[in-house]
Parts: sequence; C-alpha cells; structure tokens
Amino acid sequence: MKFSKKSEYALRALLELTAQYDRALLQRQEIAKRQHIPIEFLEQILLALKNAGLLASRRGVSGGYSLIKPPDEITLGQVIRVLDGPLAPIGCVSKTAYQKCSDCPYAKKGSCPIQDVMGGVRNAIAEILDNYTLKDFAGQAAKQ
Amino acid sequence: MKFSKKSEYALRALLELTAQYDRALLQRQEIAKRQHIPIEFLEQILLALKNAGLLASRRGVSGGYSLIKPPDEITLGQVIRVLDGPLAPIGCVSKTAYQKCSDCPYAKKGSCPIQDVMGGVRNAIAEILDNYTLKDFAGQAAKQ
DNA sequence: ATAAAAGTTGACTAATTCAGTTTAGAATAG
DNA sequence: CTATTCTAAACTGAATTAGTCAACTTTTAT
Repeated sequence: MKFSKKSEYALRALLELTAQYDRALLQRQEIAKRQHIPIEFLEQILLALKNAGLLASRRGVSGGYSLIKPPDEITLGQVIRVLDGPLAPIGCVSKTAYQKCSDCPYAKKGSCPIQDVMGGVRNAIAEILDNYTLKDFAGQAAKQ
Repeated sequence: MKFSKKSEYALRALLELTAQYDRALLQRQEIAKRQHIPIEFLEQILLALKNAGLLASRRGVSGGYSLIKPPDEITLGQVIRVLDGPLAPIGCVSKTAYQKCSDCPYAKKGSCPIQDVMGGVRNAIAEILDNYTLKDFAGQAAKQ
C-alpha cells in the first residue's frame, strides 16, 4: 500500500517546476541537484509526465522542462496516476481503471463486502488527491 | 498503491471465520473451497494471522481455526497491517512504522509538503479501516 | 558549420516483492 | 498406530522497482 519512489520524485520535481512557473525553463540537472534525485531516473519520470501531457520541454543548449498548464490546474491525483497507476486499493473499485475480479465468490452476487469498504477507501484517497493542486502543494513549500 | 492478494484473501477468510464465530472450528480446506483460495497460500495467511494474535488453531483430526476475539474487536486495519504492513503511503507518515526519509531536502526543515498531504491520506485510510470491524464487515455479507 | 548542451529512446540489471508450491515435521482424535 | 490437520520453512517463477548505460537526435550559441 505504498506509493513508489517514482511518484515521490515526480512530486518533488514538480515542486521545483511550480516554483519556476512562468519563468525560464528548468533543466533536469538543476532539478536533480536541488532534490537529490538520480538524474537518469529523473529523466524517465519527466518523460512520463511529458507523455501524459503535464510538461513541455525544449531541447538544445538552453532547453529544459516547464509545466504545460497553470499549477492550479494540475492535481496530485493526476500525477500519481501517471507514475503509479490507479489510486484504488483493489482493481474492482477503480474508477479510472476498473477490473472485475474473477475468483471472488461475491462477484456474481449483488454486492461484495470488500468492494463496499475498499470503495470507501478509494474515494477517501481520491477526495484528497484529486482536489489538491500543485499550487496548493507548492504553497505549503513556499511558506517555510 | 494496491493491497496484496494476501490481504484480500485474509479478509475473505475472516469473513468465513466470523460467520462461524462461537461454533465449531473451521478448517483451511473448507475456507479455501468456499472462497476459492489456493489452500497452500491460504495456510501462510492463516498462520500469519495466528502469529499476530488474531486466530487460534487446533491441530489433529477435527482441528481448524477460529477467531480468538469477538468479531467486533478486530478491525480491518489490524488485519491489513499484518499482511501488507503499514497503511501509510510513504514511510515518513506512518504512525505504526515510522521511517524518516534520508534524501528528501525538506527532511531537515520544519515541515515537508509531501508529508503534509500524505499524512492526510494516511489518516483518511486509517479512519476507515481502523473503525471498521469484522462484525460490520460480515454484517454486509450477511445481508445478501 | 559545428561543437556542446540538452532531451529521447530503449535495452539492461540487481534487488526485492508477489503469489504460490513443495516438503518435512508435529499434534491430536479415534 | 494412523489418518487427519495444522506448523514451519525453504523454494520458485514472474513481475515490479529503482536505477544505469549507451546510443541517438535536436537545438542553438558562437
């Protein structure tokens, strides 16, 4: 029931990119240095975020990465789903990646006690992460 | 961010043991058959639950397993921690198994934006699972 | 034009975890 | 005694995690 290092690094990298929003591009070297993230691993993460439509990048001498949308339009839920997949603790209660359970004896019946409680858990998690934006997130960091 | 099969099977097995509470012992064979769980894998799980002090067992001809406490004194949170470890999505916000983060640049400062939000997530999950007992859980199943 | 900086892509790997199997042993009822 | 049932631990194959490495391609300052 843990988030991966990828998600954690992604959030830390986005903290830097949020602080830099509307200013110059930020290079992966700089992000890696400030957040102590192995640069080659960070690369993979930034690429995934780019492919998910959250970041823009420019190559060449003064290239780098930037947020493609304002920080208050990107939620932590979006970010984590890119790196770690669905938030739901079991497949059969996921809203973004539902998977029916094959071997569960309650699957055929009207309802399932596990689904009931795990559905509640997934909603509680999503309620927080889908309503918490990078702006909120970086606001916390800036207050220090 | 998923629970393991072990946790799921454990909950399903405990559903059977709860229904059987205060009656004869229930054998792993029977549990495996009713819940479609591979019996050798189920064994491991029952053993873990026993070692955690949730089940009693007796060997021999009419042996089997039973709950060691009334169903309303066992929470899903307890069960899941036995099989999957702490509920917290990252180590540094766990209450039952805190681990300080080594490489995070916020670790030394007063507070960390990741800890703030992930602490909220951990509390939301624990709020549900630590207040939901096997009795509640099996009550859902019985209503079908 | 060209070299250097920077991002892109994909393959690779070591360690760990997951899900399950196998084997051997110990307790108990009849 | 012996069949039944739990106990315990080692083992395995597949998948995932957390990186690393090498070989590009693109951009742009000079």
